[in-house]
Amino acid sequence: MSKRNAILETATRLFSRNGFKQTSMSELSRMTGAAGGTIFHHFKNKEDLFLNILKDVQDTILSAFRQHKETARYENGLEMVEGVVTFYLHLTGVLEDQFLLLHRHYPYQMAETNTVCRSYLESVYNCLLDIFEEGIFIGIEDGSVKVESPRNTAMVLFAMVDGVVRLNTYNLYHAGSLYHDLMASCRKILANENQRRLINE
Amino acid sequence: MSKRNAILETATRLFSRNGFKQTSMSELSRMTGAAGGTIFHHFKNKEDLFLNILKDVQDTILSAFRQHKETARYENGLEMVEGVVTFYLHLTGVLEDQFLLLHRHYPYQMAETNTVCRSYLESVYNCLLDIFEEGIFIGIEDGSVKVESPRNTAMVLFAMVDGVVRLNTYNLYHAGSLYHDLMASCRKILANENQRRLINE
DNA sequence: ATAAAAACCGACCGATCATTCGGTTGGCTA
DNA sequence: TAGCCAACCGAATGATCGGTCGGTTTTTAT
Repeated sequence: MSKRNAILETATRLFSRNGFKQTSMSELSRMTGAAGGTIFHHFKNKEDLFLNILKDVQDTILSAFRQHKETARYENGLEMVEGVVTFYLHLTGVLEDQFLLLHRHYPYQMAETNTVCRSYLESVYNCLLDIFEEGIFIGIEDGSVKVESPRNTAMVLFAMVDGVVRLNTYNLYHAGSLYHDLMASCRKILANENQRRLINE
Repeated sequence: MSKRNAILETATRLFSRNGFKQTSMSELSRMTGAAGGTIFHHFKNKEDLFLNILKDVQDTILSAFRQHKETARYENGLEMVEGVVTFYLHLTGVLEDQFLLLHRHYPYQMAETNTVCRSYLESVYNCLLDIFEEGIFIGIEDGSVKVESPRNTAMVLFAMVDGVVRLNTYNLYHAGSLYHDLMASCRKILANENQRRLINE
């Protein structure tokens, strides 16, 4: 692997697990085997390195959801949202470091002054919320979903799913066994009870 | 105000808004008017200062919920949980810095090696989950709530409410208008539909 | 084969960091 | 009034930090 990729990969792990400030360039140099000067040959400074990583995170997550949207097929809107939630939980496991980075405060602090950083974060969150919202819209049309405000419900839903992921990373509780209850809560928030009653009767 | 209290107060703000590592003792010294040596007279090192602050956070939050529990009265369990959620949202506004500190990664990282830190965090989360769970239990008894697992539902509920608070602090969206939809989602997750149908009929 | 370009190296730099320490102050007690 | 102790001060310290720079090696293009 090229030194540049090794630096990006290791820095992603260090930044997400230990934080931006807590990660030193000398530590990164030692772990990658790249000399100090090599890192600054590829990235003009520490912040630029961080931005490159954030861009990779954005690309990875966006393309993962794009692909999921193309391949997955669902019976109705409610099942689509459920499928997206399941896929999100799956992704947070596969791309653990990337999502951990998004759960840190540093990117959002940087986004307050750095518009590039802000655009990366916004496009990730817009992508996630849009795909939730789309499922809700479809569900309203086909009658499987009934909510007051699709966008706001998408945000609450996302907050819930992401909140459970965070609970897991904090290591205070074993939140891994929450999958069943999380999905049940999703259905209760979204499901059109009238339709369910019609089916049951 | 004593220098010690000024240090604690300012450090709480700096640690929560800028992070542990990003906060320098010289900055703290400058902002409080206390000499460098004075800080280390009251706290044996930076980590000890942080632990003192976390203890204050724990005391403040625990006593706030204890008082809320003693004064608030509700018709049934469902309304109690709704009241707790509303009070939680209220607290995150009043004690902004304290909750921001709990939303950072540093305390949880420190908790992995420092048992004192871990016990502070555990008692805060146990308190919050217990009060959610209690409302659910009461609601199951009086028929206003119907869920599969009270403890797990309490965790999902907490993850949702706390997730919305986080969305707010990230400043990417104006999540302040989410209150109505958040409460609606709470009710949908908890409410015993059979009872509601009985009342309607 | 050769020259230009890109990747890489590691010693070095100034700034900043948490922490120390010898000394001063001011209020309380005996 | 004498003596004590906690509160307070700020210059000094050694370690570590992000970043630079002149030079060497490797890759690429002709």
